[in-house]
Amino acid sequence: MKHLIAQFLDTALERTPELRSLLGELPLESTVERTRDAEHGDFASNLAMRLARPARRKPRELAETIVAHMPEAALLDRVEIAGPGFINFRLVDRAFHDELLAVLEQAENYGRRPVRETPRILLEFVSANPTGPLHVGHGRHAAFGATVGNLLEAAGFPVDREYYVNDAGRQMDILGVSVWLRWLESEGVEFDFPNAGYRGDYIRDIAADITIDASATVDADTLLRNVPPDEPVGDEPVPDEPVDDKPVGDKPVGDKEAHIEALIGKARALLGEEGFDAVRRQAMESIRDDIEDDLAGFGVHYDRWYSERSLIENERIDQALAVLDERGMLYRKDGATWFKASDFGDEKDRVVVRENGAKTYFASDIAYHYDKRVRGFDRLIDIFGADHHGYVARVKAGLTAMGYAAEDLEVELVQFVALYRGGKKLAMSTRAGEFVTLRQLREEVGNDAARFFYVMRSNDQHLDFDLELAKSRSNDNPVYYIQYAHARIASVFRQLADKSLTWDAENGPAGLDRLCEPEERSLMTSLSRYPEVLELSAAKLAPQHLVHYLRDLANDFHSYYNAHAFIVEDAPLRDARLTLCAATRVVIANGLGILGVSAPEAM
RNA sequence: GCGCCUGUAGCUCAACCGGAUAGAGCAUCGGCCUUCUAAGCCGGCGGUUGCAGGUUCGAGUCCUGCCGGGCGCGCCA
Repeated sequence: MKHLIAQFLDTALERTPELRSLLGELPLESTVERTRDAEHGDFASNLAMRLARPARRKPRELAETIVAHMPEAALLDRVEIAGPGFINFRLVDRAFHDELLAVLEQAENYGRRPVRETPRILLEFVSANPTGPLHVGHGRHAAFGATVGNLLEAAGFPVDREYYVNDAGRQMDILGVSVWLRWLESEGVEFDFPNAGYRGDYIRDIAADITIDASATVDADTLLRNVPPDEPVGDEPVPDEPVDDKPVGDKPVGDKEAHIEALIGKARALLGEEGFDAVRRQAMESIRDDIEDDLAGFGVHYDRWYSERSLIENERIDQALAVLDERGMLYRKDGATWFKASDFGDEKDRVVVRENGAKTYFASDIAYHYDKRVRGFDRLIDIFGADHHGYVARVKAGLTAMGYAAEDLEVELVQFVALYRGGKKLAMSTRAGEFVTLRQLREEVGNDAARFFYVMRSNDQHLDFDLELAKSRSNDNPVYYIQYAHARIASVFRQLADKSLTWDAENGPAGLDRLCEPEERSLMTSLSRYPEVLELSAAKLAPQHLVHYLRDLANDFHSYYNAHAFIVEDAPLRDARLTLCAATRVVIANGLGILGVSAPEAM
């Protein structure tokens, strides 16, 4: 509805060219905001205050000039100047009645913008390494990314969702050797599993599932011959993923990196390059399928699973490096090839090809983002963990060096998730016997609560996820609060049918004048805000605005519900109130839909 | 040391390119079910927006400095 107000202002400025010229590029709609206080009407514009300085006139005086030139409009009830120079607008009730009818007419499309062709957006999120199941941190990325995707789509943008599968590099070797070693164990070979390997139970499951040539078995002595000793990790909890290789104690007696490297060599020798690759690939695919299944169960879907290996196989990495080289952005030093990242805002130059000839992960990443642009995406959005923020500058540097704009890439950082159970922080380790996977979280609190809680806070805010709260079926729980409003409306319509009454929606347009209670006005006002909230959330990639809005909307509805009966004898009044209820149901369902949360008919 | 994020009510958080008296939930205190679901509603209490300056009609919001919290600074991925 903001655009209505902007139109009034526009007309007023048409009539005062001297003010119009001072406006510059400022969109009028951006001067309009919803009022916080009903005393100030429905909308307020700070236009006069914005123009005061360039006009060198007093804000209130300017406001008077603008108001004097305001058009007569049927939907405009009152225009007032208030405070330091705000222009306050109050619309007639009919403006809100019209909006109710628009909600019902557009139904599931209400709030959505028409589809446009550009910019084409590529949204990449989660992209967790396919070396184990997703944990609760990834869950936040998934919920946030999926919701942002929904918001962008609702805003009319063509958006592709992509998961970058890191199926290349050393971690795949470690995965492969971990599976092979678990398989050896199942064949009865006894040895200590390497500390740098993937130690989760899922590795055993994979080992049991895939086919490994029986001739690849060895006895423990052969396995460990010429293999340097492993590095003990003492009493520290054993992580289920390799961590950095800094020495744990003062005098490590072994080297876990050298240890596992030697084991990888053994696997290669025994299985053959092809055989080892088959193990790696089956293990990776098994995990990737599991991740895909987990996410699908969470209502998170992708248009594409993009393989890092494919970047190597289709020579995209070489192409990207060639582009950089042609532009003089690469140089050699100490046997390695470096990219002049520091010329483009990164803190230092970065290696893209190591001394041993291997391309770095960063080279893949540059190539991947290059590839995204080559594929025709204009706007790239990456959702990273906050611990990857060091990556932002260098990836942008890569794009800039290849001739693209740094602004083409937006990186949203998602801060960490801390799990709480009844106010007590959970240790996030498998050792502690507490769950860590997304799947376990979903099973415990349900998809709806998980999706909702994950996006309830701004992504750059640490998230405290309270399991007890998410599970509680009580008034403490904001998910149920909103869903309950929806279910209550559905229930009202069921009651109506039970009483053999019908809602004469056609009676609505004429009878909506009967909606004159303060709660009705308040609810209608909230409903009309929905398109603005969607737009804001999409523009800022900030789902939490929608969450807070839905909470407020549900509150308005519950207040209304408690204050007035809907199914009343007076048929025209009843129809009007039911029209308001029906519109509320539509908006709640649409909003929850964006969040990936269900809108139940009954609770 | 450098870089990014962050600091708002007892707790968890909002506050729409800077806007009017900084708002919610939880906790706490008190009211409302013979009437469409009490998973609800209404009200009370609760604030020097970390500190100090600056910018301006106006600062929680922007700038500078300091203090506290988180994360990151590999020829790993």
